[in-house]
Amino acid sequence: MSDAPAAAPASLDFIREMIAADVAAQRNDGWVITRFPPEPNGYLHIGHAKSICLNFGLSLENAPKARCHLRFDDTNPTKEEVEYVDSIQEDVKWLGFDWGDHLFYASDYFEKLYGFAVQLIEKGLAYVDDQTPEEMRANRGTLTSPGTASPFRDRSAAENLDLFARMRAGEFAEGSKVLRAKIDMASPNMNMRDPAIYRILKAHHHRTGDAWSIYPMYDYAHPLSDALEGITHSLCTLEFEHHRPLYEWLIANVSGLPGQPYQREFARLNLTYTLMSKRKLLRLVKEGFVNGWDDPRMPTISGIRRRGYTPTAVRHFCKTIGLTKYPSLTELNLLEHCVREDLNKHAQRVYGVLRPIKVVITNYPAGQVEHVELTNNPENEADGKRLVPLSGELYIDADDFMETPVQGFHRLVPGGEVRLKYAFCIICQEVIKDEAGNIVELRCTYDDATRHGVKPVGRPKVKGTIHWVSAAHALDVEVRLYDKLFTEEQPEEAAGDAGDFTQFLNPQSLEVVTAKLEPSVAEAKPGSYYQFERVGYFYTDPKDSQPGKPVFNRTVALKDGFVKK
RNA sequence: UACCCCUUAGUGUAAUGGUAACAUAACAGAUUCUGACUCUGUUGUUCAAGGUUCGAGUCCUUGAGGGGUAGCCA
Repeated sequence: MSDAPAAAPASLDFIREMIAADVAAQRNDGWVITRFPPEPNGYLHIGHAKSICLNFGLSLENAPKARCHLRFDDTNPTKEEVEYVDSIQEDVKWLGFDWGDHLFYASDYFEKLYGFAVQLIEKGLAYVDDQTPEEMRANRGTLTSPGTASPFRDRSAAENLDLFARMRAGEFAEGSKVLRAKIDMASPNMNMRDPAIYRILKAHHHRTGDAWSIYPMYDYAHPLSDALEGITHSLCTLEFEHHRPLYEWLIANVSGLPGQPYQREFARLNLTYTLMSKRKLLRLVKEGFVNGWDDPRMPTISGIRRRGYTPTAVRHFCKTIGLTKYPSLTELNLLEHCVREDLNKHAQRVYGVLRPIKVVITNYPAGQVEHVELTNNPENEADGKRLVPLSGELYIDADDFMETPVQGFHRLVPGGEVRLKYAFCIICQEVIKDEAGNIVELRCTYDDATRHGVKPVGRPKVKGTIHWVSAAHALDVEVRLYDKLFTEEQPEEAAGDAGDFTQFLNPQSLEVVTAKLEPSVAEAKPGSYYQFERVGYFYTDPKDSQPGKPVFNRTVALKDGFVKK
C-alpha cells in the first residue's frame, strides 16, 4: 500500500492555520519543528496515530524548513520499559513516518533539567517542601477554594539548594520531600498551585540506570525539553489545556533556553465500540480477554496491523476525522470505510468458503477437472490472472443457500438456479440431510450452455452469482473471524462509574472456522492482503502462518447490500 | 456548585461578516460473472434567546447542554 504520507488537507484546521500564520510572520525564521512525545509505558493505539499523523504530517507539509522529533517522555522510571520503546518506534515507522536523526529521550536532559531547577531555586521560584503527600493534597485546596501555603514555602535559596542537592544524592526517603515551583496557591488553576516539579524516586531507569534518585515531573520536563530541542509547536490533547499556563510560566522563567515553543491542544480521538485508555487496554491483556497487545481486536497499532489495516488507510482516516477542540465520537464505521477503500484497490481476490456446504454436480463428468482463469484484482489488471481448478464436487458457502428462502434472496434454493462465478449455472435438485436434519449435501445439475456468463434465451434470469471451491482441491485453512470487541458504542459510559466495561465484551468478537480456500493461497506470504470474493478482506497472520499453511484474520467484512426483510 | 474549553445533517468535518457544504451513514435507482466497487438521486444541518450589522454559523451579551481540571502519573 503505497500512497505517500499525506499532503496538507484541503482546508486548514485551527492548528495548521496558526502555524501557517507563524510561518508567514517568519516566527522562528519560518521553521516548524514538532514532536511526538510518548511515554514508553505501553503500546501505541489508533488515538496516538492521530497525533503521529498531525506532528509528522506537519513536518512533511512544511518541508524543507520543518522536522518532527520522536521523543520518549521517560520521566517516570516506575512505569517504563524498553519493550515499549521498541514497539513505539516500530509502530511509527509502520505508519510511514521517519524521524531521521531526531530521536530523543527526556532522560538525556536530566542534567540540564536539574540545572534549570537550581536556577529556579536561586531565583526564589522553587522550594523544597517537606509536607507529606497527604498534607500537600489537603493544603492544595479544592476546585472551589484556594490552597494554603506550605510551612516550608519561604525557605531560603541557600537552604533549598542544599536540600535539593541532598535529594539528588539520595539522602532522603521517597515521598519525604519534593521540589515545587513557587507560583500561586490561590490560583483557580490547580496546576498553578505550586506544582511539584521533582520527586524522589529510587527506581532503576531503563536508560539512566541508578544515576538518579530524583526525577522531574512531566509538567516540568516537557516544556523545557521542547525548548531544548528547539520545538516550535508543542501539540497535545485537550486534557493538558490547564497545563498551558504552567508550560508558559516555565518557558518565561527559565533563562538560557534555546527555543521558545508554545503549546496548543486538540481533541483526542474517540471511536465507537473502542476503548482508548491504556489502563483498560492493559486490563484486557492482563486478564486474558484478548490474546496480547497485538490481538487483532485491539485498537493498538500492533493490533490493527495484525488485523490487516493498512498504514494508508489509517493515515487517510486521520486526515478525514479532522482536527478540532470538540470532544467528538467518531463512528468505527468510518475507519472501516477507509480500510475497505484502500484494500479494494490492492487486495488480491481469491475464492474462499467460510462455512462449507458440499455441492455434487450429478451431470458433470466423473473425475473431470478443468481450470478456470480468474482475475486477481479487477481494480488493477497488472496483478494478472490465475488458474483455479473446477470439478463436479464443490463447496459453496452456507450463506448462499436457503432451504426456505426469505424475500429477496437471490442465491441457491431448492429447485432454483444460481451462477457459479466464472463457471456455469447450477440448479439444486435435491437437499440431503443427516438424521439430525442438518444439510450435508446439495445435489445439483449444471447447464453447459451457461458458461462464459451466457444467459440462454427463454430461460428465467439467474439473479445470483456465487463463489465456489473445488472440494478435492480445497485447502483447509484456519480463518479467524473478528468482530467488534464490544457490544456497546461506549462501553465505559454504558458501565457507568460503578460498573465494569468488561460486561460489554462481545462474546462473538472472535470465531475461528476452518474454511475451504482455493489452492493458490497455499503460497500466501505472511502479512499479505486478500479479498475473499463476496465475503471480506483477510490478512495472512504474520505470527501464526507457516509455509504452505497460512492462517487468515478477517480484517473487515465486505458491505452486504442484501438486507433481509 | 470554582475555573477553562467546546457546541454546524445520525456521525465526522468545511464555510475566516456575503448562496450552508463535503465525507460517511441511511434510503432509492443504474451498472455489475463480487447483493462489493463504481455511478446517479433522495432524506436531513448552524443549541436557545436577545443584540450589533445592509447582511451573522461566524462578532457581542445572557442562558442551556457537553467535555476537562483537585498525582510526588503522563
